Amino acid sequence: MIKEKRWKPEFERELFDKWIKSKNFKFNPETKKDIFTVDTPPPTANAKWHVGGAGAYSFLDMIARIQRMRGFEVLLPWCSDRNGLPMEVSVEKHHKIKMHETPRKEFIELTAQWAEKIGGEVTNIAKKMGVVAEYDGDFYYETDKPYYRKITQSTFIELWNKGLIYEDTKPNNYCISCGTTIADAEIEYEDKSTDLVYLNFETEEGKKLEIATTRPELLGACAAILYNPEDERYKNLEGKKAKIPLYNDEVPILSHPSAKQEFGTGLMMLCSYGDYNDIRTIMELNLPEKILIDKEGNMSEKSGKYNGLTVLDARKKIIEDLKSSEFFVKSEKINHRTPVCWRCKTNVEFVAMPEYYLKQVKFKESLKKIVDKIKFHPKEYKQNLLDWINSVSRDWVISRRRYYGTEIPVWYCEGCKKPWLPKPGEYYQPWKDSPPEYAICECGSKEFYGDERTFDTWMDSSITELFITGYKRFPELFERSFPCSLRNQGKDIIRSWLYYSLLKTYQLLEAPAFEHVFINGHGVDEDGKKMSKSVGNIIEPMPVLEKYGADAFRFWCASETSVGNDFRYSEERMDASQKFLTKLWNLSRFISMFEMEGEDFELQESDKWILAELNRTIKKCDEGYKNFNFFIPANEIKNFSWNFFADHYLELVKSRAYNRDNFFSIKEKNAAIKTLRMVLKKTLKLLAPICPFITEKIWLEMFSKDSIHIELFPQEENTENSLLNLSKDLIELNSGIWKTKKEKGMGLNSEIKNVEIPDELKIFEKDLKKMHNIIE
RNA sequence: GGGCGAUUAGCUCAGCUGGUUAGAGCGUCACAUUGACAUUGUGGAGGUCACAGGUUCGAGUCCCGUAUCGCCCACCA
Repeated sequence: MIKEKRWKPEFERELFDKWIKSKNFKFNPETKKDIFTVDTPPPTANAKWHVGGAGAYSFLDMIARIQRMRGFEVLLPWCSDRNGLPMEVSVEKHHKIKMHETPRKEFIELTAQWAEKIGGEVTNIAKKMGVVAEYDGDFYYETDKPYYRKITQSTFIELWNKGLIYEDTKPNNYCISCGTTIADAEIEYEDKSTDLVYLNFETEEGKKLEIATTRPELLGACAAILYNPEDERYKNLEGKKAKIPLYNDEVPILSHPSAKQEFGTGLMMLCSYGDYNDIRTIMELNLPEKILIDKEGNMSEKSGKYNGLTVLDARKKIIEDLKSSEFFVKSEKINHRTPVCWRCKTNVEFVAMPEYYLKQVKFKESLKKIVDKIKFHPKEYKQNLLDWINSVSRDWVISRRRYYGTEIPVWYCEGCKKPWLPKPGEYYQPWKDSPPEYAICECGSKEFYGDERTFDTWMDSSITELFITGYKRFPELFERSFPCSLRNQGKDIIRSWLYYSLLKTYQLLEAPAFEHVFINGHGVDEDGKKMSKSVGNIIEPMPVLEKYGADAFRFWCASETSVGNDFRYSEERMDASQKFLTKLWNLSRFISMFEMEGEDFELQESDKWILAELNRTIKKCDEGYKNFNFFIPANEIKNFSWNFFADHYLELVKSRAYNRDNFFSIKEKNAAIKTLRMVLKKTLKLLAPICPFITEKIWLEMFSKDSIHIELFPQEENTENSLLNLSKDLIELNSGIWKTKKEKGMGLNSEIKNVEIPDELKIFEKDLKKMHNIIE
């Protein structure tokens, strides 16, 4: 019998400790069961979760638990992403230093220390939420550790050996603030207001040509003037030359479809490099490039008097200069979709640096076929990924000019400069170490110098599913567990984490990386706005968890919104979750008061009715869980246990269970108690993945010494489903009698006469009479 | 410009392959209730299911537009 009058979140801690100590939830690679692997998204060490972010991780735990109940050996790894830009940026901020001005070794040490210091917060939240994952052992990993980085490097070496890597110096996205080239997937677009400046260029004959540009500071880098081939206004200019304002250089006037007639004056200034289109067109037309912006993002000597200014300052200055010149016509404010670095939101420039590239353009079609083999939840996001794949138009730049990342494992011959790669399987740091002893260049030389660059963080992140399934670590396990069963992630990193994982896995293994991809929405605040630091509307999970407990929080996550939608935080709905737990607790407490007298029982029609309702609920929950849709089971269970089981069945058989006046036989009484307990037992199992604590607590009090979480999911059974047709009538009859009593000012337990029980409900007559105290 | 999704009670959302008077939670109003329920129960009010057409015996549910919002993609300098 349950003694505690109320479910208290404080019970959770003890239960969690027990789970962690138990062997039941630790992944056993030697298992005979089928393996289900979950690719936990590695939280960045400096991550701050809001309730939405935390909620996403509680889903992982729900998935792990339901799959265990389905008989799988489940691997839910735990991990921390500590590589690359996010960490470095946070160290630069904290220590108020610049990475490129700090000795590499010192910077690396600071970053490693920083990662240790701040790493634990999200893990504490996960534990508080009841997430039982691999917090230690072979399936706990940190992406900056040698055991992880060496796998990243191995994949690089293998891809190199397949001929998929090359080095090239071509203009690419360059973040001035981060001091490195970045990939297309690391670019975001922001609408920024900017000046569209109209200027007069001049033809050789002195004829004025009005041209609009948003990048006047690049006048000196102008390579040509373009007009659209269809544009009648400018056809006469073909082959002529134009003189650039302020710089006086002459450039050709050419026709090209990338110039749009409708924009500005229809004449376009082509510079190296104002945007990605400029890059493509200049390469296509084989025009000379003039680079006016240096690596620090300042104007170079070639820009003349603007040398040393930042891009934005140079723009201001040159607009002033133009305004006081004869060339200026007018300027207007326009909204310009500006590419910015997704980490630091700095405007991206286009600079040519020698970088390593991984081929991806030629894999687009194969990848689309691979995507077809993966099940998406919800399926809409598949299109999202396909859109991105379709938009890929150049290879992935994978080298970064940063310090705290996985080193590119390449040395170069001092003599002939040829690159040399070591064998895969070790962790290499070419910037400080000599190559292995067996290193020898094709030319016979043994003198090498190391590459100083690191990888794009996504090179590390895109192998998480390989790492956890045991790639290059546990060959037998890998054989059994690849492809990874499930990737769960946010929609904002479809183009990066998901795409790159699929790309690399396909290149290495020619197989899809995952069976299922589960995309969850963003956390939004009560007004539906995305939670973000800058808006200041972050709701932290810890206080919420302290107040309501993990189960209420998890139930809220599950019941709040359907798969893939954003979920918004609401205090009211958290209260509602908590009320449901209270209801469940009291329901259980009540049922726990009854004991059967002996073993004999004889099920009555009302018992069979609730069993049929239970069966229907099991079926619905099963369908929801199969699709990793927790919204369905959460709401079905709540509806069933509250509106059917507690409100109607329990009321119906209460008297029979007490049987104080021996109105019923022992067998009839026992049947009520038996049914109450059986329905509760299965309901608890249904709810266990979503609310692991309260179900466990009740389970241990009432049904078993062993955890509910090692039970199998309830099976559907043969029940008398024709009884389901009576549910509506039964509920209406009860409501009607309650209503009548209410209207007459009677207590619910007072006697009532002249109640006509409809024929089809006569089978419940005995229970009904007792329930409503109906007398003849 | 293209794609995807959304638009259902005051608020947040369910409504699968079209079928009788459109649902839930919260809120609101009224009443009842002290032995499972720091509450619960019952009842009421509240919706021309974004707008305009079409298919059909019959449409939130299918088709075609339009509008608004959100997200993704795209070479508007």
